[in-house]
Amino acid sequence: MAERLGVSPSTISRALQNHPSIGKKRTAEVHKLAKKLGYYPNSVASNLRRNRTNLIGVIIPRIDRYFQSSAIAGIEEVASKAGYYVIIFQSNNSYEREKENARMLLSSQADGVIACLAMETDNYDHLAVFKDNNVPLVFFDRVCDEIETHKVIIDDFGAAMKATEHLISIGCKRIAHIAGNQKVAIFRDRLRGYQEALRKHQLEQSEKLIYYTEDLSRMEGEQAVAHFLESDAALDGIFCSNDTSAISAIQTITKQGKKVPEDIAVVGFSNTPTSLIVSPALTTIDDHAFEMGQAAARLLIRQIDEKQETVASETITIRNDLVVRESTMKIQSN
Amino acid sequence: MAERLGVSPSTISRALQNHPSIGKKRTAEVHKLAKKLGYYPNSVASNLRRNRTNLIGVIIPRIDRYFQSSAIAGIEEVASKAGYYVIIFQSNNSYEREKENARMLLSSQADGVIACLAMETDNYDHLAVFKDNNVPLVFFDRVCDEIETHKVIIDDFGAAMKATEHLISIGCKRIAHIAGNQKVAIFRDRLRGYQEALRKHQLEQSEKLIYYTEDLSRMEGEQAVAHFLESDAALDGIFCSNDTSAISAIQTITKQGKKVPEDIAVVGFSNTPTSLIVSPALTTIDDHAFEMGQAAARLLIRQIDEKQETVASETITIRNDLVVRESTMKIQSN
DNA sequence: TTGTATGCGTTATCAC
DNA sequence: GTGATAACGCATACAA
Repeated sequence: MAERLGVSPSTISRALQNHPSIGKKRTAEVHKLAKKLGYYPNSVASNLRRNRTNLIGVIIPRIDRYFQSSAIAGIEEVASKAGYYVIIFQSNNSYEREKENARMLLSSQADGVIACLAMETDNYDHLAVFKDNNVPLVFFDRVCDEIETHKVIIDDFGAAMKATEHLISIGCKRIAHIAGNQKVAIFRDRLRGYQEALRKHQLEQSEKLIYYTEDLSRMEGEQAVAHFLESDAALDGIFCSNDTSAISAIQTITKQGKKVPEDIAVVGFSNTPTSLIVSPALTTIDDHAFEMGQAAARLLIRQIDEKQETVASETITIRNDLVVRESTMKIQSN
Repeated sequence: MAERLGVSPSTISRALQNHPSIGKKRTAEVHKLAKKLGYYPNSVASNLRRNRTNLIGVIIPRIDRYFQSSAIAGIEEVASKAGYYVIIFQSNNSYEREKENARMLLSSQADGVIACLAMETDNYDHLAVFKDNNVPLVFFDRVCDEIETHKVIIDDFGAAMKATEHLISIGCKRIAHIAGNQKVAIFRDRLRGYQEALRKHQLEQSEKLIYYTEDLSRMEGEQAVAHFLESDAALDGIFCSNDTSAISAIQTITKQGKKVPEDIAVVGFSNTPTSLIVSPALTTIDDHAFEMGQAAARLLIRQIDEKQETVASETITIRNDLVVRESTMKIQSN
């Protein structure tokens, strides 16, 4: 420690954090010496003493998915501005990993946690623990009803309905759906939204028009289309629960000699950059991942700062927009 | 602390980490109580005492770029298997942010640092500090010669040459290049590789065939193509320093009524998933971002574990592959 | 305005 | 095998 200035450690400590009770001259002096000596405060010790780490833990399935990394970018932007670090734990959609992550996070004394649930997860005790230890917790996107805490979501039901109604509005009569893993609430909601739109407009509903996938992969998009085309479904529109499967669907349809959107119109979900690259460009729902991250971080930081036990759980619904592109731009037939 | 078992803290501590000198019965007992009490070790205190955090700091430009998030995924995979956490700092390509990040990282007592330099950075003192403090440092992708430390790179020069020679091999005679920011070494190397290929095969070189961009964005790809087509360049091939600009180039060329690859063949760089989505699919260099991350993490962890000051700096060159797709598949004209 | 003393929760060292 | 003790580096209550 830099006490070769002839002052006590406490003075140094106070000067370094610009404590008002220290003379300006002293303060400046100390800062200069610190720089010269290449002194960097040991935040581990500081954290221990203050019982605060300025660390926000994030538990997410995978960092190398566009939606997730955008959300993290949003979290990071808000967090770093507020003086927080972000530490990321990937669950790889595994329940065990997620449990392990939570354990580590609790040990690291993070000031708060933001989580997007793994696909597998259907027991939430490992996350309830945060509440028990008074660590603020915010869910985003893939939330669960079992834990009462703060949440940031979009209206998946409404968005899916909007997407499907858009297909209806351009004249589609037999609309199929490529559905995500039904263990996950958002994908259930999207399916429900699709169904509700059909019901409302009195279009045919049939299980033959729904293809259930494991994780909406490229390959599954291909399989879905193959399945639909082989069947007697005679579909003229598809609403897909994500962009990956939608893009794969477009490519497969085209490869089969059919035209998008003339023969079959396609709508995706998330507005990833890829939706601009596929030809025809993909109509999709913009779910504003970055904003979700921002909102989650803001909500969390507010909890941390207020640290009253009394704050009611808040659910923020982020706006979503239908972005119309070529994959649904056809001359209306009637 | 859980000493209501009637034993001392040290026994607890030892039992918790399965120290061999503790009776099996005791150990089991302690573990059970810990679970019942919902006890989580405070790793901040542990870190302070052990003078070790098991934290790996990563400084990168932006997390929401495919190359970066893949590399991070690779880092994370290796790190978490070895018992390390990964904490991410984004520089947003800003030198000032990067400096700030380094400062914070040093304070957080990270055991090691992996960095990919910001575009702006041309002074490296803020990173040299790690060496001064005996914190192992590994650069990847965007490295610098000024600091002697461990590095993970690809052979950008060779890869660019390979890409360009591929264009030559399919009969292209007037090959243009969309170049990245020349402040960054990898983009300079790719330009040099392109030039060397032309030289070797005695094709015309001209500044008119090179378009310099700021950050190889979509828009710049468009502008580059517009520029080339307006000029009297009469090009029949383009080597682009990344996939984004290449894809944008393909789309612009197509929009202008020319055909890819028949009129103009296109090669990109990085093999992002988007190269499969554009039509025609993009020929590109696979730079194995995930593997780069893995290699960087492995190299770093080895440094941390050995912690001998004597380890010579090592530079690992990751393989790269030309992935040939439709954007260069034309019937050879001669 | 500054110094002194104490403790944050853990673990390494030494003694038993 | 187990317990007592000190120390990691910093921040604060209190005294001066």
